[in-house]
Amino acid sequence: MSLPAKIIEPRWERRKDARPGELAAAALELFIERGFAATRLDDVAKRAGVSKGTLYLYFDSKEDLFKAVIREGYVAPLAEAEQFLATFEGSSSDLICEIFRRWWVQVGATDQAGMTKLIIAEAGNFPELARFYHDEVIQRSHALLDHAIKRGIARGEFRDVGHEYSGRISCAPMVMIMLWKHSFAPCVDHQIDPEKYIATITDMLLNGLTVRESPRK
Amino acid sequence: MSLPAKIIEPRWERRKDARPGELAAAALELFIERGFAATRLDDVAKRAGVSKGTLYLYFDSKEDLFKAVIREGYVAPLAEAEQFLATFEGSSSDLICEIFRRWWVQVGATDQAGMTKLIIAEAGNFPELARFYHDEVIQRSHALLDHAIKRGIARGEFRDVGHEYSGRISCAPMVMIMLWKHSFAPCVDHQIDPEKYIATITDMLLNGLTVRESPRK
DNA sequence: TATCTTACTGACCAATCAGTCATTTAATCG
DNA sequence: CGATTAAATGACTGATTGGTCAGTAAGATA
Repeated sequence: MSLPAKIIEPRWERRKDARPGELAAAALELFIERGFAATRLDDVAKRAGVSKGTLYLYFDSKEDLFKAVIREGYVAPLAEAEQFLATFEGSSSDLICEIFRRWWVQVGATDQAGMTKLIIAEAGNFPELARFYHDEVIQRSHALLDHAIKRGIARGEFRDVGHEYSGRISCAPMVMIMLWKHSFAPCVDHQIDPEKYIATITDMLLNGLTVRESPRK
Repeated sequence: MSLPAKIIEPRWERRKDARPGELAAAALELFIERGFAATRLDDVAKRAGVSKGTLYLYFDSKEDLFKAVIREGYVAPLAEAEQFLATFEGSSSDLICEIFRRWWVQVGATDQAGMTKLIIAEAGNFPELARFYHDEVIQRSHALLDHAIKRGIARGEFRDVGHEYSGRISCAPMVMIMLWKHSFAPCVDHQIDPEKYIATITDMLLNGLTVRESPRK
């Protein structure tokens, strides 16, 4: 009783090029979900559809994998945003609205948003990586907003708020919503509507709480 | 050659009452510094000046210790702040300034600030604790600011920003500086001056970026 | 001072998990 | 097709660490 034409599919395929990316993506998910120390490499490998041995073909150690995940993630969005800022022509209010909008679409709404939480959580164990992330991502984000605000001041659109912390403070609500998504959001019923949240940020940031002499609408 | 009058101090003392608190304090420090998984119970015991066995006299397991630390540590100042809000008589601008000032002194500048980082980092592994902290601390903090803003609106001092996210957004910069203190701050040269930072928050929050019709000063 | 209670110790055990490597097998080449 | 290459496997190990418990000594009691 033979089984004719029975096609035996291979137990695994050779996909040298795709493996590192898939492993890094799986690692990112698990690191964000559980933290670095609590993530098992067996689980990372399983989620990427390979064995742990394969993981070690592409990464030297768990820490090396962690670094690769970080480095791969800090990518393009910031550079693009900086380019966008440099060439923007409209009002500074619109510029800031647009920066937040893009921030959300390109980073906040993606898995990448969890990276911030991950770094903050592991900063104590990996100070050199924290510094790297700080210099390459945080610092540049603050500088970006700072620059946009300075532009507004130069054009007579914005008040001259002290420029030392204004970028940082502007970023805070956006960072918080990213952290939220990867911490409390899954445990709590209440959902945040990103669009409405971001609209409120820009309104508050631009117009402040205090009533104006000639209230607009 | 005898050593007369040599007082042999005891290798350890019985301090049944003090141990749990000292162990919890040591655990809090290490959890904040390294995270839950990366913290070794031997280190907790050593920092508390006892052996690991003693730790197990007072706590059933590592997880039990963690839960005790969280539950014991969640902040009391909130109740005071709520009381303060309820009885405050001055302008709503002053109220908000004062809330931030007190927030920093009573929480931000203390070890308690690290708790937020810890909870955010471990929310994935301890969802029920995250929910507890959310309900008892986060939610109430947002509500506090929300209430202050509503007061301002009711008194005609503030614009009617949508009340859904305004409390949350107002809190964000304060939460960020607390997280900062326990993540990037130790790895980076640049120091934040809390007083100046908070002054900038209140200025931006109250007055916004946009220039006013009749600019003040 | 002798006796008793119990807070505390630290050596130990068992489970977990990062990292290794001899073996297997998919894919390529002549 | 058979020979060759190297991608992938998974059983194994050594180190780490959560958790246990028999023994020790602080300090109370009489």
